[in-house]
Amino acid sequence: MVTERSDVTQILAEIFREHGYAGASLSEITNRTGLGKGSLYHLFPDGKEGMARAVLFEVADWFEENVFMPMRAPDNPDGGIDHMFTEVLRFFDTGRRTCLMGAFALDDARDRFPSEIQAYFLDWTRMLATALRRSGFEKNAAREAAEEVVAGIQGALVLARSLGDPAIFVRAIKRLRKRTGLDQQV
Amino acid sequence: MVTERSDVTQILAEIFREHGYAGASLSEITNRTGLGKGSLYHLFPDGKEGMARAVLFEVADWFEENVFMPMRAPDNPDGGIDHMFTEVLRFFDTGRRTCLMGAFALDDARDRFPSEIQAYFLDWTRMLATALRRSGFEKNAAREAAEEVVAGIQGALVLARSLGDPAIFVRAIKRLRKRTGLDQQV
DNA sequence: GTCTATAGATCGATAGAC
DNA sequence: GTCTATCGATCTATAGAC
Repeated sequence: MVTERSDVTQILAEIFREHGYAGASLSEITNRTGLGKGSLYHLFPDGKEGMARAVLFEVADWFEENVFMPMRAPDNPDGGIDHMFTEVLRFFDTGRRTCLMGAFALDDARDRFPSEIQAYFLDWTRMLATALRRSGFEKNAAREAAEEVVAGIQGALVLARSLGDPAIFVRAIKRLRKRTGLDQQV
Repeated sequence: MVTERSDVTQILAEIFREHGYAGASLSEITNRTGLGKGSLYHLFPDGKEGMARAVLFEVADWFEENVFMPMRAPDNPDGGIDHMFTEVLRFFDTGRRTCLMGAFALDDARDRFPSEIQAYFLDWTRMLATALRRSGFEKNAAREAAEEVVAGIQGALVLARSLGDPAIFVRAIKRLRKRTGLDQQV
C-alpha cells in the first residue's frame, strides 16, 4: 500500500498522462492509489489542481536533475547531450509512455498551468541550445537544432502512441541523436 | 446563425481542438454554436461521441481531398509534397491551431476512437513515403523521412502551442520541406 | 427542427467519525 | 491519517411542448 506522497505522485502522473487533466477523474485516482478521498485531500489540500501541480513540479524537477544539470557541464557538452537522449529514452519508457506536458498542452490544462508548461519547454530548448553552441554549433543553428530535437521528441511520442508502435520513438531518438552530431553542423 | 450540419461541425472541431475530448462540455458547445441541446441531439443522435466522430471524419476527409489526393499523382511527386506542406501550413493556421488527432491521441479519446486516429497517421505517413520514393528516395529512407516529417509537424504544433509562439511551426515546416528535398537523400 | 425542463449519473470537494 | 457519507455543481442525455 502506498502512503508516501512521492509514491502517490508517481501514480497520479501515470493517470494524468493516460487521460489528460480533464479526463482524469477522482474516482480513478482513488481506485489506482487505493486511497480514499479523505486521504487524498489530506495529502493535496487543493484537490485535483494541487495533484496536477505536484506532478508537474516533480516532472520539472526530474528533468532539472537528470537532464539539464548534466547538460550544463561546460567542458563536456557532447557528453551532456548524449546523456540527455539516453535519459529521455528511459524516461518515456522506450516510447510506451507519453509526455505529461505535451498532453496538458493540448488540453484544458494549458490554460490552468501555462507558466509551468512554458517553463518546461523553454528550459529544455534553451539548455540544449547552449550545449549545442558549446559543442560547436553556430548560434542560430544551435537554436534551430534544439527546437527540432524537442519538437521531434514530442511528435514521435504522439505518433508512437497513435499507432501503438513504440519503435517509432526509438527511431526518432536515433535520428535526432545523429542530428546533433558534429558532422551535421552548418 | 448556423444550422447547416457542416457549419456546426466546424465549430465543434475548434472546441475539441482547444479542450480535447473529455474537456469539451455540452454547455460550451451549446454556447458557441448557439444551438440548444434539442437541436444538437437532432443533428447528432449519438451525442458527444457522435459529434466527435463527425469531426474526425471531416478532418480525415479534408486531408484525403487536399493532401493525399494531390500527393498520389505519380508523375509529379515533388509537386505533391510541396503542396502538402503548403496546405498543412494553411490548415493549422500558420501554427495557431493544434491538431485534433494529436489532442485526441494524448487524451481519453484515444481509447474511444483508436482506429480513426491510427488511420489518419498511417495514411499520412504511407502516402508521404510513397511520394518520397517516387521522388527518388530509397525505400527505407523514404519511410524514415515520412515518419520524421509527420512527427516533426505534430511536435512543432505541441511546442508552438506550449510556448505560445506560432513561428516555431513555420520554422519547422521550412526545415522539413528542406528535409524532403532531393539534396538530402541518402 | 428548436426550445425548456429535467432526469440520472458523475464530477470535485467537504464534513465528521474514528 | 484514513475512512464513509454526502453536498452542491456539472455533466451527458432525454422528454415533451411548440
